[in-house]
Parts: sequence; structure tokens; C-alpha cells
Amino acid sequence: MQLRMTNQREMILRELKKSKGHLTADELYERVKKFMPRISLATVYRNLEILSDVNMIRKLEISGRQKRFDSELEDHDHIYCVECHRIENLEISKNQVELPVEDAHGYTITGRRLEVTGVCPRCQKKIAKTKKQ
Amino acid sequence: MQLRMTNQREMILRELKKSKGHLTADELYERVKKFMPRISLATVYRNLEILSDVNMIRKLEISGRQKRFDSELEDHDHIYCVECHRIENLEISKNQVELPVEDAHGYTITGRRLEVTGVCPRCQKKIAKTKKQ
DNA sequence: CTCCTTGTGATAATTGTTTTCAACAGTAAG
DNA sequence: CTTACTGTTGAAAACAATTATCACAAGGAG
Ligand SMILES: [Mn+2]
Ligand SMILES: [Mn+2]
Ligand SMILES: [Zn+2]
Ligand SMILES: [Zn+2]
Repeated sequence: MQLRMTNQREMILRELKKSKGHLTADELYERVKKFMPRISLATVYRNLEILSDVNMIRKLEISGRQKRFDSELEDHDHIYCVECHRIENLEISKNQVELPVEDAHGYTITGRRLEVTGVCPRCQKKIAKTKKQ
Repeated sequence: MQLRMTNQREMILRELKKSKGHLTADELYERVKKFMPRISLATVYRNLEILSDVNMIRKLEISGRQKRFDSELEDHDHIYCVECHRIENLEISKNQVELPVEDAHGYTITGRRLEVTGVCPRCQKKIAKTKKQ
């Protein structure tokens, strides 16, 4: 059950790392296609799934939206703009969020996901403009 | 711009309250159909969206899964089982999660969503059994 | 009543993702 | 080298959730 680093897999990983962002499968597909024109979107989805299964990348599942992928493995949360859906990293110190380590309803806790929502500076300006008129 | 309480709307709201749970649009559709056999799933989606827009219900967007709707308006978070996807309420006191009230990357913060994941007691037992064999 | 808005059910379309499958490539024996 | 096995691929179809479209019905306002 060891992972073979195929060309496609490597390319996908490289492009994700290069971008430094939080890309969707199809954004990544567009980038990879530049170098591998015959690759299919299914292959991109497939490999993103595999890579996140083996913890080489992180899968971000922002509520009700398209999945995004992150090559940064360090523990961090995200903030996203409710207007334009931009996503940015958010450093939250561990002690800002303290959770019951176990035994909430008898659950064994495996993780937590914190999403902070807001309006990004750009969208604030945009909104301010529209209001003036 | 006031909300008219149509029969369908009322029925959907009543059934959601009655259930006390966290239902998906189609679970609710099945329930409402018992009383209104001609209602369509689109109407259920439409009205759930409208009802949550005017804050008569809450829309729960659990990562990577189908939206669920909650008739409880009080501020509370949720825990869900990564095995069976059961969702339960989680009371987290405000001071267990303290966030930058504003100015994370210049964002105006509008909210936060906290998801705690774990394995529910039922699934723990199930897993324990499978391991024995 | 007429005009205007809102809500409706049926259906089609769209979106994001997963599955299927035949062809292909890498590895390990025999 | 042949054989068998395994994982991977691209293309296409299937899929589930959601949203858009449309023609019609119901409810006021004037
Ligand atoms: Mn990140
Ligand atoms: Mn709840
Ligand atoms: Zn924005
Ligand atoms: Zn469970």
C-alpha cells in the first residue's frame, strides 16, 4: 500500500505548492494542463484525494462550497470572505480555542474545524461605494 | 419586503420544528409530502433558503456534506460523527473560543463556524467489534 | 375589474464529484 | 523473455445536490 509518485501526481503536487494558495480541483486542472495537455479532470480529483489521504496536502472543505486544497501542512485555520469567497490563512493560537478534549456526548474527538467568515478589505470598499450612490 | 406565510412555507417550518433535529432538504421533503403530496423538492429548497435568510431557521453547512437545517435559533455549535455523520448540538461557552473580533487581514468579521468531529459512542462500539474479529 | 407581485410545481440545466472501464505501465516471478 | 499482478490513466458516463426556467395560479393595490 505504498504510494508511487507518478508524473501526474508529482505535477499536481508541484503546481499546488507553487501556487501557495487554496485552489479548487479545476483551478489546478487548468494549471497542470499547461504542462500536461492530455491530463483529465478526473485524474486531478483522484490524485488530490489520494494526496490528502496520505497527508501530503490538506483538503479544505469550506461549508457549502467547492473543495479547496492546501499544500501547507502546518495546523492553521482559515478566514473567508462571504462576498467574494476569497480564502486566507488565519493564525489562531491554540489557547484561543479550547475544546472539550473528549466526552462531548460520549464522542471521541478527532478534530475540529474553525471557519471565520468576514468581509475582506476589497469588498468593504466595494460595498461602501455602492451605498454612496 | 415582508414575508408571506404560505401554506407550504408554514408546513415546512412546522415539520422542521417538530423533528427537533438537523434535517436535509430531502428528508424534510419526504416528511412534508405526507401532508402535501403535490409539493416539489424545489419548493422545499426555495423555502428553506428564504426562511434562513430571514433568520426563522438556521442553515448548517457541515463541511463537504449536504446542507442541514435547524429550527433552534440559539447560538450553538455542532459535533458530528466522522463515521455515521450523525450531528448533535454542542454547547461551547463563548470564552472557550475567543477570536480576533476584527482586523484579521483587515477583514470585518461577521461570524464563525466551529465544527467538532469525532466518533460517536455507537460507532466506537461498532469499531471495537470489528477489530476483535 | 386590471395590473403587478409573489409563489407554485414540473422540468431542465448546471455544478462538482465519483465511478466505470479499457488500455497501459511498473514490478516481481518463474 | 513470458507471465501474472497491480496500480494508474484518460475518456466518458453516472451521480447527487442545487439552481434556473417557465407557465400558471393566487393575492392584493388601485
Ligand atoms: Mn491555508
Ligand atoms: Mn443544532
Ligand atoms: Zn471579499
Ligand atoms: Zn457514529
